[in-house]
Amino acid sequence: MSPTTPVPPLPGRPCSAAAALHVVGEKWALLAVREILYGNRRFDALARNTGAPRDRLTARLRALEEAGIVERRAYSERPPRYEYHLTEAGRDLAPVIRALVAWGDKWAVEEPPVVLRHRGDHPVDAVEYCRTCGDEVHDRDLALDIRSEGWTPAGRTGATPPG
Amino acid sequence: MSPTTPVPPLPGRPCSAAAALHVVGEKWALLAVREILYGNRRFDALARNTGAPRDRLTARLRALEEAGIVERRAYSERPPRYEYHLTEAGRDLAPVIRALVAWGDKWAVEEPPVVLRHRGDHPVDAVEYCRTCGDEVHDRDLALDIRSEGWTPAGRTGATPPG
DNA sequence: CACAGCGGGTTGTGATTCCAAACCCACTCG
DNA sequence: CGAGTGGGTTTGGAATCACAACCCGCTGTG
Repeated sequence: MSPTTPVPPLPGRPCSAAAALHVVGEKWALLAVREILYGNRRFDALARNTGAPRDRLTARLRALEEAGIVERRAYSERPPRYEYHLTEAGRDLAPVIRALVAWGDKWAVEEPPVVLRHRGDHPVDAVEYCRTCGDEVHDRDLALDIRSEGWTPAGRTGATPPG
Repeated sequence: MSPTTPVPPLPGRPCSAAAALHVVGEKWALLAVREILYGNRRFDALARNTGAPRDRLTARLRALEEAGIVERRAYSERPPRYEYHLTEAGRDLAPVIRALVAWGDKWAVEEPPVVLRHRGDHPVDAVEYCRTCGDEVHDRDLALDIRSEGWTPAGRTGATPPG
């Protein structure tokens, strides 16, 4: 279930968000994924639609490929030309992008420049539910269960645990 | 509803995700927000728990303050000392961080280092539902409704629209 | 008082990354 | 032949990042 390149030990609290950002947190990475989700697969389209400098885009796409998020497929040899497709891991980034869009719609723009329509019918208005209990998820109902030895919500406890 | 500093026109497709990333996309920004969400409000705790270099953390916190995501509250004068609190906009980043955690749990780590418990009871297992129609949100049911003049899913159309 | 320690930074010095623009190469089209 | 397109690479300079050292105002402690 993990991408090909595992995330090396990071500084700070062990956390999947940090691990995720290590992979997709560099500039332009998520915007490139967004464009591929929108159906744009070619370098030029990605460059134009994200606004990323071409060299940065090249670097990001290579890194995303190595991380198992995009796949490069040749659609022509001579000259060699590639399309960028998302892997399952890449498609799984859609909720992250939707969450960013939702936040941006509310806090960073005046009018949403893009609206997601649900079944061509109505603008999607997503809420999170807990599949286990069936109730809506509210921040106040969530508590941290930290599984990493030597860590608490407040930070790192004593020294290294007894070996 | 928008933060104090509006996002300037960005290159590329007008998109709330891009606008959001302009504000919280720099390194360490979201991890700092994560720590404040976890209840850590002091510089030292943020530095230790994120692993961010202190100068970078200072820069991020200032930028987040200016963007209206964190608030600095003095808890001592002489020497001046501050706690960092989230504004409503900051608290609204929780779903973004949860989405990153969910992705990281699945694709970037072996075992989740942190599990969110729902009502102290069970691990939260979030799914998105559409508040309007009550059905679960699947990517395949979503279509783009682009409101920006001169843009389509594939990219920018002709030139600037007639003024 | 001297000295240690902590919280919250600031400064200095390099290493990386980022950006814009230019360039290049293989091909296609007129 | 010349212009255009797709997919980059190169170049030179700006911004960001990282790590360590330093500083300042306090609070102990002896």
